[in-house]
Amino acid sequence: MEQKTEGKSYMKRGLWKPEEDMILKSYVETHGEGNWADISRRSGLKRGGKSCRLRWKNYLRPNIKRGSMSPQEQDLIIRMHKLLGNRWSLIAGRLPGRTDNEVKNYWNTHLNKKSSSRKQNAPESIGATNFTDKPLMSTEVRRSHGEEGEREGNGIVRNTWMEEETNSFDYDVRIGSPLPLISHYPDNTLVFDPCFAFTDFFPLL
DNA sequence: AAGGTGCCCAACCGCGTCCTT
DNA sequence: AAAGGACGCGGTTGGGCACCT
Repeated sequence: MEQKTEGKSYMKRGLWKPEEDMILKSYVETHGEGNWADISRRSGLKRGGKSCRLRWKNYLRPNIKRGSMSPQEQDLIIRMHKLLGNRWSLIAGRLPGRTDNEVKNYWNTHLNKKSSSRKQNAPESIGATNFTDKPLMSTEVRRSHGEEGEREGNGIVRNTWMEEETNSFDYDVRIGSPLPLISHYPDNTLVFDPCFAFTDFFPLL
């Protein structure tokens, strides 16, 4: 199936074939990320730049972790979603190897139901206070704190503020008191450390 | 075995923001 | 300062698959 998109030529759509993956992968590995419109033109793929970018980011990029989410990852997603709302890229940034698309899909198919049933079962818990409806961080705050990350010389974007070490307590602005949300796991693989959010969201406090 | 249904997830779309000229 | 292109994000769609009848 081909369709005219991006006002240029007839672009292929739908699922990627292994041949296309190979072409895109080798091209990006040779020439680097960025300039996606150029990549789609020069690589010979009849795909839009957006499509190439998405395919690379969500599937072909090195260190992509595939397969089911571990309980630790599930827990982290739930907690982060409570804090940030549908800020999938931020949540994914805390899950090494996971993409925003994957986290979003996982939430919508698995955790959304789980979370809403949890609310029903525990009406007096924190989860019942409608946290998931609104993100706690405005667009302005996000931008001013470099949500998009820093562009390095090669065009690769890196989230620096997400990597900062912070204290170990959570804070909910609607309640106004710290919440003990830290989790320790025996293997230390994932420890929820939500306070980056507090310090980065409210640096003036 | 065949058709219907629901679920999962890859991919697309629209929009906002950033960057360059 | 304005315009246009590039990029990133979140919401939505639809194809493929598994399960059920």
